[in-house]
Amino acid sequence: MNICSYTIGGMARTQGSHSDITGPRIRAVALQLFAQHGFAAVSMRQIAKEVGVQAGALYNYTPDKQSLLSTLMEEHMRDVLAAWQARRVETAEAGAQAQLENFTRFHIRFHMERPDAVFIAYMELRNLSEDNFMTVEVLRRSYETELQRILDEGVASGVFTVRDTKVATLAVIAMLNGVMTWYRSGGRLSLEEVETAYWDMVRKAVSG
Amino acid sequence: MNICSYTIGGMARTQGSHSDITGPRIRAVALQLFAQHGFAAVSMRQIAKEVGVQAGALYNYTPDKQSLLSTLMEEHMRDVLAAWQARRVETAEAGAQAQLENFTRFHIRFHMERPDAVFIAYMELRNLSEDNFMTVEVLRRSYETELQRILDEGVASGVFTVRDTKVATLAVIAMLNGVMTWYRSGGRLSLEEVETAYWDMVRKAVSG
DNA sequence: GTCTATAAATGGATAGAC
DNA sequence: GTCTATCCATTTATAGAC
Repeated sequence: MNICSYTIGGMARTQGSHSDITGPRIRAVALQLFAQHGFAAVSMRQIAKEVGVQAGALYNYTPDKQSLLSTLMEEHMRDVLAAWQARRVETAEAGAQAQLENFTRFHIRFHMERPDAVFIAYMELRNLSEDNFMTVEVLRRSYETELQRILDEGVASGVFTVRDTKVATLAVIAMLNGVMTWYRSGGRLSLEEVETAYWDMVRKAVSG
Repeated sequence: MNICSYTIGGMARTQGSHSDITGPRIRAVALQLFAQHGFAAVSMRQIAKEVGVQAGALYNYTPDKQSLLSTLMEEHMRDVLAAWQARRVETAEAGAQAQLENFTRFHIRFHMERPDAVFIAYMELRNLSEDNFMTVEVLRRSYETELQRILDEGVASGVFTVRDTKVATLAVIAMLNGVMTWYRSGGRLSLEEVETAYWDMVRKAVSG
């Protein structure tokens, strides 16, 4: 049972060998289940069932359950950083205000497109080993520093008035992250309107 | 073994009967452990060990593990509401700006004094049954409505300029909750300074 | 690479003695 | 009210066949 036989790239495979799709599929399923029920509440059997393999097969792709989690978190943090690096060039030559608007709109939109990954990255930190925690934490700090740099630049040029840019950085990110707890597409507001509403508050919060 | 015999209020007790202190102690321990490791990751045996009783004894105080969680969450939400009802009278006759400052400072201070309960109330909602979830959700909405009422009043009187008071309510609360993810007493800033820094941002964010 | 089978530990919850 | 003992389900992870 469960035997399939087909060819990929001229090489015959049997017994359900799907190395190229099973790996990503496991991560996608784990991401969704961890976000929905929490890391500790999801079993490897549950993941395997949703993927369509037996539990033992998962261990061809991850040494253990916790590595699966940390891989998801690290991948997400690297995705965020890479996406911002690509987007920040749009306002690299502009003033601090334009950079802040760019960051605000980027953050909301990017995070709304990956609610599961965001949820996990903020909720499951306590389930990481010390080493994995440090890795993720460094990546997060690196992202936060991007915002703080914009605020510092704005304060230096007199565009922003902020007592403490470190506190303001954390306050702004917390505010923006809050969108994910309530926004649902198809609701009263479009994502564009939400972006604008939050940008309006962020702009005023750091202004003079 | 583990037998103690003493008197409370003239009534002799044996075999480690501590009905009046074990209950609260179980809830205190569960609160701390759930906050630290997450509801699903904490076993009843772990709680019992920390309390100093055997696992079976816990079931004299809760019908099951989930009821223990929902009790903690409901108690917390009722505490928040009661504390705010007591504090809001200070600015009941004042303008919207003074009310908002009162709310902001109250929220930060009250929540910082109960980081475990706050953490659980926001992170473990998915582990509640549908009924218990609804109960907690209604209490939370009720608290959020307090802030929204202040914002509505300020917009009506022209003190505040906010596009959407519902969005602003959620944004402000998310921002204030963020304090708990980074603030540690004994750090660079006092709680008073943090209150003031956040109030500064909140005030500007809703201003014209 | 996946399967079946299983080891070894741990989970929530209950029964009955004291 | 607590303890000891236990039931039964479920867990992570591994071993070996195919």
